[in-house]
Amino acid sequence: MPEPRKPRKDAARNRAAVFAAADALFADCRSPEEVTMADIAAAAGVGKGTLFRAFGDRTGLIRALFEARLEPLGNAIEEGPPPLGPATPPPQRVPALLDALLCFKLDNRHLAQALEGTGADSPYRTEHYERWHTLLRDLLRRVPAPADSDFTAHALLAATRADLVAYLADEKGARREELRGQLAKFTAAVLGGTM
Amino acid sequence: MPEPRKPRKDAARNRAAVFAAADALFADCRSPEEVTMADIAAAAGVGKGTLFRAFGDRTGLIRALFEARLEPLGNAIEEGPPPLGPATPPPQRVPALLDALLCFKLDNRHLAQALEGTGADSPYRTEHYERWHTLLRDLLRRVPAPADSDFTAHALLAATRADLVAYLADEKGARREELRGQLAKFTAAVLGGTM
DNA sequence: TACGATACGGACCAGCGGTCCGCTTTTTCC
DNA sequence: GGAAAAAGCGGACCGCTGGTCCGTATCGTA
Repeated sequence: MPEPRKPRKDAARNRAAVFAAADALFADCRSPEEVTMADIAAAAGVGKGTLFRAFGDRTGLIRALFEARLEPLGNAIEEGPPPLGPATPPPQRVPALLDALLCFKLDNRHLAQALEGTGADSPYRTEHYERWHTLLRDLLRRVPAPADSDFTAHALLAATRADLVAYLADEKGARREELRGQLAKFTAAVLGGTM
Repeated sequence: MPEPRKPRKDAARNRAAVFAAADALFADCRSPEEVTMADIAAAAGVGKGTLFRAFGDRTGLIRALFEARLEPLGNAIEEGPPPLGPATPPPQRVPALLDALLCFKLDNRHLAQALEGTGADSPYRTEHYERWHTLLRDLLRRVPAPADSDFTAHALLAATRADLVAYLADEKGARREELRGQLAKFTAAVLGGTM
């Protein structure tokens, strides 16, 4: 691992400014598509070239931002205390993970929608989805479930898709606790049957 | 209902030509985004203006094509024989509907992906999704399920999202019967618990 | 056949993601 | 501290896409 040399001071500052600007813009607009790269650059006070050099393309920027926001949750899962951390027995951990994921998507629904709607490359080919799926699948294998663990993991994750969550919350007026309860019940049905 | 006057002969012919051309183009290309309106117009042997006059915009064209392809299935559900038709008791009809939907999305995955990935307007705000959801929800209410019928209907439909299906089939190499079996088992788990 | 209504089609436009390269800032080294 | 080199900056610029427009060709009708 050849220590990639620390970035310059202004580069770091700009990166943070871009994150903040993009976050705000995505939060405000109804559809992620109406936030253009030029908008983000302007709001962050940088040039468009800077955006593309730092993140490659639009998808790269969204992905980087998403990962950054997701990092705390990722840490809590990898090395945190129960019920998210690795010490939790699977039957409790699976619902906890899904609940945390739902909450995250609720809180960051605009960003998550931007990520999942990048179009060309489906949300499934990302390394980030792979992580969640593998984690969930392995946990499901350790709880005697009636259905195939691999597919079940996909199906459970599909229930927390950003556009579905946003639709239920924004169009249908579903409340946060309501959604959490529904997802919990659904998960329980999938897992145990008897609840 | 003011009988909307029958369309001109050439208009009807062009409409069919556009459908055929679009279908073929979507089937061939990897990502629906790389099929442009100009491509479709050229392949159908019509001008671009004709496309937009007939369908409004890109989304309208995709939607019209999708609905057209879905019509046979829709009829089978509304007035066909069991297990899809209305005479079927809910516990058998729900899995049958989901299976039929999965098969349809498998057969028309490119088109379905184009539809769901139109970006701006989420797939959920369409009248077509509303139909499926309502039908499924009402059926679920008539079978004593442990979880909320409304949410469960959304979750089950999410398991057949076009990009997920395409991902499993194309990237993961899942076979058709394999997927059908997995969805059936998953559905059974959600419905009955005991299977 | 002649005429009005309807539909055609391709030149045209605005706006997007993405590139490029001359210029500025930062770091490095003596 | 200063100069040279490296790293980064930014906005003019490009190709392409969805979408518009209107003169022209075609269809239905009498």
